[in-house]
Order: sequence, then C-alpha cells, then structure tokens
Amino acid sequence: MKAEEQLSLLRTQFPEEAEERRPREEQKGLPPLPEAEKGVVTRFAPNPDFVLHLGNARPALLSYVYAKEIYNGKMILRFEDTDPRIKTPLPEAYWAIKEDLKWLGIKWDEEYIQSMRMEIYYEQARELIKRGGAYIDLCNREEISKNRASRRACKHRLQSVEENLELFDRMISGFYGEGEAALRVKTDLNHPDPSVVDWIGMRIIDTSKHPHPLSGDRYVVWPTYNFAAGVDDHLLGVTHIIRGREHAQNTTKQMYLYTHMGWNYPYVVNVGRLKLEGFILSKSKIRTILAKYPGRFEGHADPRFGTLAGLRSRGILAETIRETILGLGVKPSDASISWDNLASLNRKKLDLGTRRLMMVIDPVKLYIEGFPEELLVVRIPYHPDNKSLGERELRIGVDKTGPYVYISRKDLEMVMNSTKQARLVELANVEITSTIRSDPPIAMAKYISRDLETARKRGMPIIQWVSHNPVKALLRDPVGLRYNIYRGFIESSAIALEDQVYQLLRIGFVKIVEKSEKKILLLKIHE
RNA sequence: GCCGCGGUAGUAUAGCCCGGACAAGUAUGCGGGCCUUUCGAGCCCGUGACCCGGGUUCAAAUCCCGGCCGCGGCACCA
Repeated sequence: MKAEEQLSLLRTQFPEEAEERRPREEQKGLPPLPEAEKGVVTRFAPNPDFVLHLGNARPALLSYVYAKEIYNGKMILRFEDTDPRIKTPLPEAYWAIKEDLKWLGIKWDEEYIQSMRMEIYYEQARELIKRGGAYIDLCNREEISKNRASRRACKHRLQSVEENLELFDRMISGFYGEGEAALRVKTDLNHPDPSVVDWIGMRIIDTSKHPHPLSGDRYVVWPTYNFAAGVDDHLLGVTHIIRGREHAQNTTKQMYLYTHMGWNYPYVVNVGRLKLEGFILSKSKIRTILAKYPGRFEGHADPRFGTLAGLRSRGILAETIRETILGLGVKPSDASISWDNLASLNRKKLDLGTRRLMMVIDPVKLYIEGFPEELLVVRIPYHPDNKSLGERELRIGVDKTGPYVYISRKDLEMVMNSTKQARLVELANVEITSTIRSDPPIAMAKYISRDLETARKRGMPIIQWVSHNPVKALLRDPVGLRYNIYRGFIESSAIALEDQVYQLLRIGFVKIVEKSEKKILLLKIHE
C-alpha cells in the first residue's frame, strides 16, 4: 500500500489520529546543543605556534556563536603553549591569533595562557597522585613502549603515593633530564590503543636548551596537551567542547583523568577538517614553502595562502567566511569549500558598495573618426544601481590624428571577428574600419551614434575603454601559488579615489596593493 | 595492521537520533529566458543526489548486518 493510500485510509477510519500529525519544527541555523539549559561555556584553544587558517575558524566560530549568540553563555580563549621544544610558541602569534579572531567578529569573555598556569597543573598533578590516579615513571621511552605493546605494567606503577609525591618534587626541582621521568595517568592497561595506556601527563623539557618565549627556563616539567586541556576545561567550567575531529582519541584519554578526579566531562562536539579548493591551509606546508622560497611570498598573510590573514589580504570578507562556515553545520565529516561558492557569496556582499572602474588589458589605441565634440567629456556614475557612490568625469584624449580611446586587444579581435561594431560603455557606438599592425598597435573606427538602443538592436558587444591620462596598471590574478600577470591601463579615478576595492568592468573584483601617481598594482579577488 | 568516525546532485549542506506529506529542501555550478550601458548583480524556468549488497518493516535516505571507499588517531605534539 502506498503511503498516500494508507493516509487516506487512516483519515477515513481514524480521523483524530490523522490530525495529530504535525510537521516537524523547522530548525533554522545550527542544531541545539545538548544540556544547554544549565548554561553554556565554550572555549577555543589554539596553539600559538602559527597563525590561524580557515579550518581553525570552524571550531572558533562555532564556539563563539553557540556560547554568545545562541545561549548567552561564555566563551574562553585559551592559548595552549605547553610544548616549548617541538611546537615552540611564536611570540607574535598570541597577538596575531587574537587579531584573526577579532576580524571574524569573535569576542571572548576570558583569556588564559597555559604557560602562565603551571603551578595550577602541578597542584592538580599532586592531587591526582594522592588519589592514586598517576605515578612517576622512571622508565625510558623504549621500556614504556615495550610495556605498552605487551600491556604490562612496570614497577613504578606500584609505587606508593608518598614515593610518587617525592619523585614528582624531584622532577620539578630539575633533578631529572629530558626523558628520564614522566608523570603517567593510570588507565586500563588493556585499552586497544597503546597510546591511551597510562598516557603521559607531564614530561621534562630542558628549557635551558628550549626556552619558552613567555616563561624562559623557569619550568622544566610541562603538562602534555591532554593533561593541561583536561584540567583547564574542568577548572574553567567549560560545558561544551567544540574541537577538531583529530582530538577524538584525546577525549578517551582525558576521561580517565576526569574519573580519577571525580569530575564530569564536558559535552564534546567533534567537527571535521576543512579544505579550501585551490588553497594550502596546512601550517607545516606554508612554513615549508616560506622557508624554501624566501622573498617570493608576503609571509603567512600572502593572499595565496588559506590562512585567515591570507584570505583577508585576498579581499575575502569576514562575513563571507562566517556564513560559509556556519553553513557547514557541525558534522564530524570533513568538508571541502569550493572557491566558486565562497567567491559567489563574497561577490554579492561586495557588489553594491563597490565602485566600478574600467581597465583595459593589453591596450590598443582606437582612433574614432567623426567623434562628436560634445562627447569629449562625459560623466559616468560609479555604480548604475547605487547612485550614492557618485560619478566621475572622463575625458577623451585627442592627439594630432584625432580623438582616441584604448580598448583591450582581445576585445578588438572579438569585434573584428563579428560585425565589427561595438558599444563603448556609456560613451558611443563605433564601427571598426581598420587595424594597423604597429607597436603599440593602432586601430581606426568610425563613430555611429551615442544611443544605447542602436547598440541593443544590433546586438553590439558592450566593451570598456580608457582614454585621456591613462594610468599603468598591473593586475595580479592568483592561480594556486602563482600569479598570472596582466598589464594595461586603468582610468585615473583609481588614483584619485581612496577606495581599496573596486569592480573592474568585465574583469572582476580587485584590491589595490600599491599605487603611485603613475602606476597601480592590483590583486584580483575573484570575478 | 589496530582503533575510531564518516559516505545525500559537480561542490557544500538540510533531512538520519524519533522510519510514513521525501518521486528528497537550500546554496553554488551548469543550461535556457527576462532584466540590466560588465562576461557582474537581480528575477524566472530547467538540470542534477540518498556508496553497494542483504535484512527488519505495511513502509527505509532514516533502523540492523556485511562490503567498498574516504578521513582521523595509534608521540614524553597540540
């Protein structure tokens, strides 16, 4: 029986039952967080060893939006800088990360730096030892991994609380060198993942060799990620952890810590990783490229990188990133953002407030025979739909041969290959009569009329032009890690105005990189 | 290899928990039309997807099992 038949049967037989049915409530935006009624405290916990990239924006934005915009709760920013040796923090990253977050519109209520909370971790470690949840292991790495593989405990696991406390103090005093002692959190010895088995909660880092940028060589015993994050999430009252999927196994580890301490583990949401079509996001890859090609990139903020700073220099709006990422939802599956999609969204946001200018690539001088004198100066609005952006005056250049404009060589070829007639935007309809192969190239045209209707009726292509006082323009179009370079003329309004972003007619949206009286360097944002 | 998590149009996402109005919604892309002094924007129409195989059920995108594929983890990194 088909569903509709069943339904009609139901309606005739049991009318009340049928009416009970109501459509499921439509959920706008993000799904609700479980157990949110008791309050929501989220955290974003980056490692300040590099700047943020688009992928980091996912947990950051979700943590912010849930905590502050949906549940009226609290958001914490916490720098996880407890590895001065391998992931040495970058002093400028603490600041740069905050800039990135502010740019995204993220506001946090509290801010912590883990390397400044060392005494707290020591105190919690002692408490954990007292509760029998941890021991100081004096085995070396090889012994530890061998024992893990065979799921065996070493003798140090059986030490008394007193012995462990004493050994711990000795660790802190600097008695042991790197790898000679570690605090291990007791777990199920038979856990299928060997890295979970009695995981390392604290280890020794020789800060005389690897000083921490904030605390120098003051501490030698450092908590691992799982210890520090686990302790902090509890102590800071975090209720919901939104983090990358790569942390899934860490929840398992931290759960043992929470059980020993009698704490409740926050609710965890694992989100998938993000890719941006055509961009490199990985910090290690970006670092490698920067090291390999010094001088070829403008650091981590280069518009060809998928860092937030890079996207910002590219001309992508924070709002575009926000909408894109929130649109992905909170799935644990990875997502690859298509450039078309991002560009389309960004374009719509830029369009109405952006002045439109004309630039010709590969200019060809086009003399117009019979050009009426009253058209030598024209006024053209900067935006056809947004008159508040004003208008500018464009003058037509005249030399001894007569009045002329520059058009792009590609357009000239296109027009020559069709009806030879074209409309110059907001100016006049012309017919090209001849082209002269010279350097620079020249073409001749005949004035037809100035009305738009004729152009429409005859189906003329409408092309942009530049004339009097052209400014040399160099347009960089990012393609992967390269730039395609286009040279041409842009109207002088680009110099006169203060705008940073323009739409170049029939070329796309661009951002000004540099400009002087004579020259302008542009970066293509997208079409 | 072991453990874990995923798989809905070209791309991304909604729906899955709680099976029925889902011949599957939305955005972008693509095709067509309208409008428009850009190849942009807007409006309209169209295109196109439930990984595969079994099972449960009157009914499966949704639940169960198996396979395939993708991703993550398997550090004294975060």
